[in-house]
Amino acid sequence: MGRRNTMQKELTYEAVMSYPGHPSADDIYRVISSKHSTISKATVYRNLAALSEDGRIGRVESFANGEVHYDHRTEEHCHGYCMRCGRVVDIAIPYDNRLNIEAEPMEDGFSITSHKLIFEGICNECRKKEKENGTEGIKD
Amino acid sequence: MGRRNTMQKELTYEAVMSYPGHPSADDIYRVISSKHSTISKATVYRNLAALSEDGRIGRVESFANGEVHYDHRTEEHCHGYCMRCGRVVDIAIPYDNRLNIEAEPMEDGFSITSHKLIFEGICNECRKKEKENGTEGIKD
DNA sequence: CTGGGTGCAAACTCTTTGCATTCGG
DNA sequence: CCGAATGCAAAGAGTTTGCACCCAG
Repeated sequence: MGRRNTMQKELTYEAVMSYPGHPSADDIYRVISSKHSTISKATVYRNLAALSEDGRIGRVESFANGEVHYDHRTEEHCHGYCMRCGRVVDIAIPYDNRLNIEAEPMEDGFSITSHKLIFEGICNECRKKEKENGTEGIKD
Repeated sequence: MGRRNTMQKELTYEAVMSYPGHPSADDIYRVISSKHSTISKATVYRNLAALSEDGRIGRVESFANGEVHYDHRTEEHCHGYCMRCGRVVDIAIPYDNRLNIEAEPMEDGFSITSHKLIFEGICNECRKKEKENGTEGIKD
């Protein structure tokens, strides 16, 4: 009934833990397949799902493109999404867990179990690029 | 250069305005095509994008499945996402726009332009269903 | 042994795009 | 008129699934 430990799962885990930032499933797939070319993308997806269900890695979703990202940090924290390049960064904001409004149903009967605070903006790298290109102001 | 007013765009607008709740693009497509069977799904997508860009309708995204929902309300407000059925509901929470932390770059250089506060939970209808089925507690 | 895991390809969902045609301003 | 908008179908991106085979416990 339990989970098995396979080499593929360990490779997936190690890839997430050593990846700087917040890799997508495809990022992880590329890292692993560069050394272990026979691994299947489906296996990576399945293992990422299993590992995050088991709490061994973090799962970060709900960005503009619907992509799911993974995280070597498993504790709750806020993320920022770069509107230019799609990069996901950690945001060190103390507000998040102050919103202690879970549990009681709202006026319309909606029962909140969790919340996410997501920031959107421009990451450092993209801001640098914009300065270099002299396109500081309005742009898209 | 400007936008044109077509019948399809008005149909799309009317469908969003008269739809109770937060329809997906496909919800809107189904409503319109039931009376106007020749409309194309691509046209609905294009018009929903144009209408929300023009601020005539609201756009609500960042939910678990990556689906985009539309909204007849255009002012900023919080949404709740039902983990059971995917329904999106309005959440009347005063916290959201109190988070006045835009504009200044963070310690790592990330420059925040906006944020979203998203709630997850169980909607009223799904809670009722669970009670009827006697499956109150742990489940999934 | 046995059923959870794997690899492959095909399927799926939501959305976008190319292109010829239509039509609003 | 002329370019924005349409309809259609095909392509995309990201993810999931069916199935036969494999291997960890």
